[in-house]
Amino acid sequence: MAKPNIPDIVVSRLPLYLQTLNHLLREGEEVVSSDELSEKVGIPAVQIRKDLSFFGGFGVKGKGYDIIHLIDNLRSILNLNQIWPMVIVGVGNLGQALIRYQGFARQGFEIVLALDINPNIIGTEIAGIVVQDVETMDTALRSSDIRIALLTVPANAAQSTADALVAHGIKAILNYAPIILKLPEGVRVANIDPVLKLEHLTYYLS
Amino acid sequence: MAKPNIPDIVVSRLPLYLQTLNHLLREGEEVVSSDELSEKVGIPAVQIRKDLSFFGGFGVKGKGYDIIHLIDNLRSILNLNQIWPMVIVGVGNLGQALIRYQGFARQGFEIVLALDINPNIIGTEIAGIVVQDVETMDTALRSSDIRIALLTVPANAAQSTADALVAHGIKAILNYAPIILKLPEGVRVANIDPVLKLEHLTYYLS
DNA sequence: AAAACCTTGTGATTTGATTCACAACTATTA
DNA sequence: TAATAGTTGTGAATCAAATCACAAGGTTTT
Repeated sequence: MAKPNIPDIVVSRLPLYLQTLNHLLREGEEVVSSDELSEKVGIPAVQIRKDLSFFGGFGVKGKGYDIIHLIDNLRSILNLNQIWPMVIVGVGNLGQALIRYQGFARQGFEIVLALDINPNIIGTEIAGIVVQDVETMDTALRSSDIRIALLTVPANAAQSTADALVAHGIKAILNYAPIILKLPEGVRVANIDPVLKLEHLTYYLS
Repeated sequence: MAKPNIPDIVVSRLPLYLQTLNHLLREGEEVVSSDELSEKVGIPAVQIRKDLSFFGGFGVKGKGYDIIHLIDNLRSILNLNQIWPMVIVGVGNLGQALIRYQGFARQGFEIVLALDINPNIIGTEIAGIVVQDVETMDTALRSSDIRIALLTVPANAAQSTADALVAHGIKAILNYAPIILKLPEGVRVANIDPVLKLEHLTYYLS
């Protein structure tokens, strides 16, 4: 549901805190102060405290935050106490690399369906996933609870593919195509376009 | 050099405008108003005009913006009137996919050097690039004018690899590792971590 | 047990970004 | 040519985010 009271920019920082807390936990730490976390995550301590205070008081004055407890809370806030099945559409170089990427499963995201339009790719198996014909999207998605899609098709197919995904119940799209998708309210899109990031960087390379 | 007067958030939107203008140009358009561009790019027209006005008056009142002229100006502002050679470190699944990705070259970014630590990968050729031993970074970078690096090594090697890259003159890093890099002033980092984006999205998937 | 110290959580303030409102100018129509 | 319509560029106003400053409460030391 909508939580209109929390600024989106605050939400966007929570995964960063979670990532860093997981690192600290793996290093054997049990408690962390906002100052230490600030140092690791590169965000001012007071901003971390204020961000967290939107969701409750997780810390102990004079001591800091219990790492396990804070991780639990952040995971709950971000709805990460479940496995999120995902569909990927477009099994080219990038799509194959993403299917093989271990980092998704490690954080509870699992690619369970891969679709492509290319007859040479349909039927091949990648990391245990057999690529299906994109024409079967209807039946494949109807019988599933997949709500997240990774979109790795060529730019000229991205909008129509996204429309089809949304028509079949997809609510969130991670868009790797270099194009701005126009989608209805209620569908969330996150864009991953390395070229845009590079062009931003080169501004500062005199 | 530093252009401390322009807000970074403004700079970050310029590549988006450029991308959309390129689409319009390919569709045969010659002139665009801030309203039309707004529609395509999903950013308010007045904000587009204000962003552009930081760099000059590129439009014609009553008419709009000459697309070719505006593209030229944006490319110049973003230092895109040159080929940017890049090094990639880490030639696993993702690294190979990025080496094969056509989108970089299309926008003037070219991977000219690929490094890895794995003896089974060193020496192999991918899309015309022969993978070199990461140990040779010193000589390979010294004799080049590469200032941008793509970092696609495992998380536990990311910080030390980034340090080495910076020591050899790299000024901008596109970081694909799920970790926050600590680097000296003057080195710019852009992070591409799909998991962080997914965790942001799931917040809104009740 | 008291004192000194540490750290959170938050109201108040400041800073920064976005939006408003409109003058200035160009193009088009009558 | 005059009137109308369209569009930019920008100072002023508004809105949102980040930072400051510190009270409150917990922890450690003596």
